[in-house]
Amino acid sequence: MNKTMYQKILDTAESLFMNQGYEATSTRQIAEALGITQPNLYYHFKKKEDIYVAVMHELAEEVGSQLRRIAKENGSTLTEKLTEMMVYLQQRHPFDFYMMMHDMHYALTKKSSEELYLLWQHSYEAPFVDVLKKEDVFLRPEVNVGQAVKQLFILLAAYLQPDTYDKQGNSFPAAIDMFLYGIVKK
Amino acid sequence: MNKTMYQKILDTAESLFMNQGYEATSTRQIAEALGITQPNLYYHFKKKEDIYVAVMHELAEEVGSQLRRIAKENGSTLTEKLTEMMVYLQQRHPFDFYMMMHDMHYALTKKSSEELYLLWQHSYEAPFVDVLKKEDVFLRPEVNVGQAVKQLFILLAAYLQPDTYDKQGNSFPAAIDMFLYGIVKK
DNA sequence: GTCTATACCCAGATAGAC
DNA sequence: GTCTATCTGGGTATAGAC
Repeated sequence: MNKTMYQKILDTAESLFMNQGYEATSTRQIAEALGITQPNLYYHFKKKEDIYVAVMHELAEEVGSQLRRIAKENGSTLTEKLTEMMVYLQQRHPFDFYMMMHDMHYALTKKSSEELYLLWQHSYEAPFVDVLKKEDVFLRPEVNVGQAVKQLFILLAAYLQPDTYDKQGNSFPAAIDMFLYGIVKK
Repeated sequence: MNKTMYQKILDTAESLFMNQGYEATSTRQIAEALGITQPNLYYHFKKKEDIYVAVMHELAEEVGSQLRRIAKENGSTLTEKLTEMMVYLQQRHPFDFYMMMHDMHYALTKKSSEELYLLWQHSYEAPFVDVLKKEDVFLRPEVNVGQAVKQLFILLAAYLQPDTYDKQGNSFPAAIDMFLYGIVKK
């Protein structure tokens, strides 16, 4: 039951990275939160970036399995299912999506960036693709499924964002309703 | 016709800030691009942040007036008008929206952040509000205008983003079509 | 394994000569 | 106004003792 130092580092780093982003979180800060010295981290990880990548792997595994579970549920409407997925993400993983994208593009090496992008597609995006591709969902003929999913995820990401936009009146169901049925009268 | 050094700094800084973001652009880099020394910048501006704020003001003025001009045009459909506005932004101001949000939230003082947010609302967001509020646009009764505009701007921002998402098949008109008419069959 | 000490780099900003 | 020289402080990472 005793956690290894390796695991403790991951847990602490996850919390800091998710709240502050990669660049804004220093190795000194991670060490201090753990009550160890900063060079000690370098016994367990070769580079700061390796900590980040490991954190993202652990997180993606958990989030991916939960989203897939919700996606497979029966008996709920499309709106309900999508709402449930968004609520889960907001509670378990209220990351700042803009920040994450920024980190992935500007703070990491190309290698890590590409690796994490694939991971993200599989764990975060794919479950939403599955939901929209269900046999009982009938799309307008003009609509391309792939692009629709991208569009949904864009919205999702923005609504997960802490406070870029003021949130008064911004509820998930209303956003999903607009996404599914549009905004103008037919 | 000779530009003042103050103006030259703004022009150079605009280009660097827009391409690299606030944090990734150093005062040394700005100075080098201008062929002057780094401390020289501090004769014209008190702080690095002041340069950024001045750049954003100048940019917002130009972008705002152009967007408003397009918004007022007659004789084009809603889809056409929105597309035109997005195309303008993409060409004149292909900023990385995620980066900009990141900078505003994590790299600037609260004062500057709030100032720029108001500026952004007025210059970038308001013209889109105007378009959706036109008398010949009929919204579904469930739809809240303010939230619809937020949603549109979220999409716009994402599609302006250089390459967070792979862009194959992602055209502005298709995105706007989904936004206006939704994705599922009625 | 964890520590102390430190190397190294790059940033923003200031002092003061010219 | 623009320069040289420099201060101060933050970051990642390494060497080597314990």
